[in-house]
Amino acid sequence: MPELPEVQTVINELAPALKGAKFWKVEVKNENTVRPDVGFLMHELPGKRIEALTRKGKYIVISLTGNLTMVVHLRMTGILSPKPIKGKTKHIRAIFTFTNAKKLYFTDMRKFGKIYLFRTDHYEAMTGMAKLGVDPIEEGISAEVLKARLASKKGTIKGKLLDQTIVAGIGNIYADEICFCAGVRPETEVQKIKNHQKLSKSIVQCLEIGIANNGTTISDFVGANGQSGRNQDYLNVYGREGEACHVCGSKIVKTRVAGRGTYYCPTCQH
DNA sequence: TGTGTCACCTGAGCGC
DNA sequence: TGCGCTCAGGTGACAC
Repeated sequence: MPELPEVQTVINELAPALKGAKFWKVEVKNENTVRPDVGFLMHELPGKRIEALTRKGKYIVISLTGNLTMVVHLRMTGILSPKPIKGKTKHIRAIFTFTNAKKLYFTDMRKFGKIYLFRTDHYEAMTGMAKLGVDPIEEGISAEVLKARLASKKGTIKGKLLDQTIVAGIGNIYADEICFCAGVRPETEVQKIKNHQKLSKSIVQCLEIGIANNGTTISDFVGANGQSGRNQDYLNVYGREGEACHVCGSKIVKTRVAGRGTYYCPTCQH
């Protein structure tokens, strides 16, 4: 499931090929994938050129000519790729064709992913991006900033790490890995967190490792080139219930925090 | 206003 | 072998 490192991996792979490309044709196979509506996309997109591919949190931001911005959110199973993904062609939701004959496929098994097209001056408000918190990779996150953002919050630290209005880009896998790196249990009350320095460093460190490994493939994620990520080979806790902790050898425990399957080491995390 | 819960959606895994 | 159930999870909508 794509989180910040997986989205960054897609951008790194797609940007060189797509920058400067001009849209020629759009084919939408699932109307519910597109916002505000298919008609606007079909009418506005042809003839527009891609100026830049960037990211904020888990959103892919495609800046276009003509005062337009296309935003893609992969949600759970979305894939953006220049070629159809083997074995997933029946889940293709949209196909973009460029004037140079290249194509861009949006594949999404569960139909959770979204493609937005809005005028550049208000796309952030229309996509929900305006509410996003700090991006730990693009903007960095200091202990002071993190502490201030958590100051008035209640609930578990994992719940707050998953809250995109506090820190943008963290999902279930990296939330567990960050808690492990910081040595805190995911169910710890957020106001009982003492070491914000270690927590903020863990956020950046875990996400950077994920990016360096081209993301984490648990079940569905593949990069734009159709290749799986490698970060699943380096996870400390996520998906390792009953296995030995890499640090102390204790068995990794699975529980449920913030409504999500949650893994931690009962010895290393307090 | 902040927090918790549910729906969306499909495939994998499991028990019978 | 086939059926039905449960689980997985990011986000928006809704209830409290």
